[in-house]
Amino acid sequence: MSQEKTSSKTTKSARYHHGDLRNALTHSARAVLEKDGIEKLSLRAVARHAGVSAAAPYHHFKDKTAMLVEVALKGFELFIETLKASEAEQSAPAARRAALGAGYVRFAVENPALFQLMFTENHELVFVDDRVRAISDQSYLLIENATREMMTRNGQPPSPDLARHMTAVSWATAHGLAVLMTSGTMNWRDFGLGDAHETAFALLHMSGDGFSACE
Amino acid sequence: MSQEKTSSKTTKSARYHHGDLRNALTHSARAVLEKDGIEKLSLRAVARHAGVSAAAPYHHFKDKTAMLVEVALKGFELFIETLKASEAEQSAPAARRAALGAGYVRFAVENPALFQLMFTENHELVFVDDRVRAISDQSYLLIENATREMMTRNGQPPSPDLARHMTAVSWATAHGLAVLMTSGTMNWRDFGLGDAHETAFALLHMSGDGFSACE
DNA sequence: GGCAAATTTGAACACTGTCAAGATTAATTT
DNA sequence: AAATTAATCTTGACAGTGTTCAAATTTGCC
Repeated sequence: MSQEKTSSKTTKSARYHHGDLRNALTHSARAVLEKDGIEKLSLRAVARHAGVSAAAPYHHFKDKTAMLVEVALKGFELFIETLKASEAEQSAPAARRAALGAGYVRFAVENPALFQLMFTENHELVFVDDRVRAISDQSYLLIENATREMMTRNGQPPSPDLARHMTAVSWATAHGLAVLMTSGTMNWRDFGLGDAHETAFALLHMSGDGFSACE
Repeated sequence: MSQEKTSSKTTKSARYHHGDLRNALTHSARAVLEKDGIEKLSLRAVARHAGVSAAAPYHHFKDKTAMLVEVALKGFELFIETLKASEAEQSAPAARRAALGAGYVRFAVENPALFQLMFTENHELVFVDDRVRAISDQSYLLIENATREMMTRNGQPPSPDLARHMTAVSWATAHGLAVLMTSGTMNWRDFGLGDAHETAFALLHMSGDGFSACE
């Protein structure tokens, strides 16, 4: 039906057994996701985009979810890169924690559909595959470290319990900002704090200072 | 939460004009939502539950989304009630703000599918219907007031800008906790702070004190 | 070359949201 | 009261989805 312009990637894909369909499918899924959003991301649409029949993916993935897990895993790698890069822009502990959260928001803003797939997709993916849980834990550790270092006073780190509790707060605030800002629910543009990244940084920095303005 | 009139339950549909189908449908939607979760909430399943054909709802709602808007509106009413009740359990401003956020989490824990429908449902509902936006703003004002009163020192309220910024933080933290705790992503049970409501209260109270532990 | 294993396909099934035409009932007018 | 109009509900259909399965292809291996 459709044309077979196999100039997509590897040269050995001139055969019509499509050498590397598994990879091609995750790439197509990513493409469909960015172009049409998560609600249009159907298995059939992905197969169509890869120029293959609707049943073909089932020889490489158990079901649709297993395929999305692969996309989510790639997403988490990019997510962690973004977090690290954003955190590295600052040096002071408090600023590093705020920057980490701002990176959280930046990723969500720059890859809204992917973010949705990774987090708000009925939390299916995390439970279905241990690798997702593992790499998700990895990003959690970034937040925990940044929070702990921020709380360290005079070389004294906080108690493990307090560190975990505050990490939960850091995580929840960053995640909440990411969700509410990307979904259009929060009118953050009225804040006069710049773009999404800058706004998140400013807000997280304030929240680190606490509401008491104790300085 | 059972219906009052139109008590044609066990026997098949006696009347063929079902007096009050519009209301029956939103109630059925709520029932299906709580029993089978949001992914099984199809228009046809709701019609089935109401004992009516698949096309019948279209005489009362423009489409599936319009029907879910009605359910979401009822959800927001309950949401606001829960917020107010939880806030009223405390008297000190800082505690009231934390309790408000804890109510946010309590609602999400007690009505996970409804919460999902109201917030993470592709933010469609908020944009499709102004009433959803209006009642959503109403809950925002609760958070803003609680945050402002918490920030008031010596009778001096904070600047409007600062109040809005901190409200965003309060909202984001509560929302993030609600999402992460109900989705099973955050291991809050390891915190040793009690049930979900108590855990949220404790975390929000800490976050109000700030990370600097400045007292 | 021949053969078995790995891919890919087409057709089918049970779903979904939605719509157009009739059938049926309630409301309104005469 | 009857007749006509408006509102409601059903049937049947269309396009789309995830998934399975037997058949058709292509590959790698002997």
